[in-house]
Amino acid sequence: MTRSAAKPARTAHSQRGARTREQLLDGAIRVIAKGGLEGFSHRAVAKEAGLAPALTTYYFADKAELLAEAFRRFAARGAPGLQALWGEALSIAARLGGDLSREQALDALTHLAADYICLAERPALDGVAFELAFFYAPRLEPALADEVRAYRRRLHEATHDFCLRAGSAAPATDAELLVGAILRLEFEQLSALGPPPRTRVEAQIRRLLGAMLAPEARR
Amino acid sequence: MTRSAAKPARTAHSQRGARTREQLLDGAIRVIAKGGLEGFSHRAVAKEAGLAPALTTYYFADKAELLAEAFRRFAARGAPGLQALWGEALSIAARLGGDLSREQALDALTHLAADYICLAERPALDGVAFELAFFYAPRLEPALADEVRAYRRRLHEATHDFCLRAGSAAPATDAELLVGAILRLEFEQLSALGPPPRTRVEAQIRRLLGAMLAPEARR
DNA sequence: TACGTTCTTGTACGCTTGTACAATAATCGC
DNA sequence: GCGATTATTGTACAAGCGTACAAGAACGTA
Repeated sequence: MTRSAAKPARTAHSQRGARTREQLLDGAIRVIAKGGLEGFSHRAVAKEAGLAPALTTYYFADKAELLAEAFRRFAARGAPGLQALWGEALSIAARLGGDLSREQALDALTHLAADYICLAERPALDGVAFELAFFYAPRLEPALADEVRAYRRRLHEATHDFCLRAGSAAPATDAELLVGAILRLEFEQLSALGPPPRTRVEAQIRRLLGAMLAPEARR
Repeated sequence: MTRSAAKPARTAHSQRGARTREQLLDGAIRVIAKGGLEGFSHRAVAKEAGLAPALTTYYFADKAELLAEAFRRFAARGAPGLQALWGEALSIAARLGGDLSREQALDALTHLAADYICLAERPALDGVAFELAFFYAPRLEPALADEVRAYRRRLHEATHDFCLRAGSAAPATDAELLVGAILRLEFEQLSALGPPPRTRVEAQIRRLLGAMLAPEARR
């Protein structure tokens, strides 16, 4: 038995195995959320999951595969934060010509986004840490690049829908600016430099949205 | 001789010593620029500097101290890129009411920023990699937080000056958005996800600047 | 019950890491 | 020139890493 072909088993497991596999992946996500890529190791993942250290090598061929699968799981869970945010934002934008004036909509949207950025409970922030780790990770693990690209495209599309509905004249550009600004503000929050004060967050978001919304309510 | 007090020498070196110390710090900067915090180790730094491996422990008490000193050196060198960019931008903005129309200034500024982001030769990009590594680093090395904060403040102030001169109604907010967008675009460039196409870069920068510049040229 | 598969565990290897330290070389004040 | 300080080198060690693997436990099925 040579090294490469000796262990083809890791893809076929039935139920019981699949469960501990998922526990390992969740452990991996938590590990990266807490300590970034620095602390990411087989042993740390297994310990975080409360399982025996050697299990990671049973279910994943590589450290790289463990990393990639963990990201796949994270992304599939729905990137819950941002997508939900734009869902709510869409319903506000839909009322733009109706019971909401431009100014009221701007207030509501700014408030919504600032809540998301500032009050997001730990898991959400950890999620961002995870994502940023993966923004870095492709440099180490090129196989991840495609996954990360697809994930970001999904975020962008959700935002793009909102920008369109809100009457943006350049929805693609505005969507990139919005996603970028939100990620950056969240990033600042967990970079140990101290979170940005809410007034600053609101000012930046409002400025972007204000430039985007048509000057007089239309549509 | 106990371990802690045994080596107080690392701060007093005269000339010859100071030189190799700097070589080590430059090596550290290059190492991080190339491989991020992942590849940052005593041995890697010494090798990059072309010096004996044990020298790092002679000049720096800790790996953390080596990291902090390297950042200090990097920041002191002047964050050359962004500050120079805003220097040029300022001189364009100064001509805003004079020989340049609003549209011409917008073109020139967009072009300037896009050049900086897209055509920046490797060292500049590496610089950003370094900075981003340090955006992460405070989580590992809390002592770095203050240094990083001060560095970012300097960048912000240079940008703020420009926004003021350009007639922004909210210069502080606009400065943050501008710095953020530029860093993010550069980040994208070296994240192994492929650089953003120049049209996208220009669209985002122009959108921000367009929202900032007073609608009719004034001042 | 017994067998073969799947899962789990403990342990081991070679490698790199941060750090320490003794030995040597270079330099400067006198 | 000589002695002391400073600088450099090679080597050593414990700890953690990725990975491998043999032995045992748990399970589905005949």
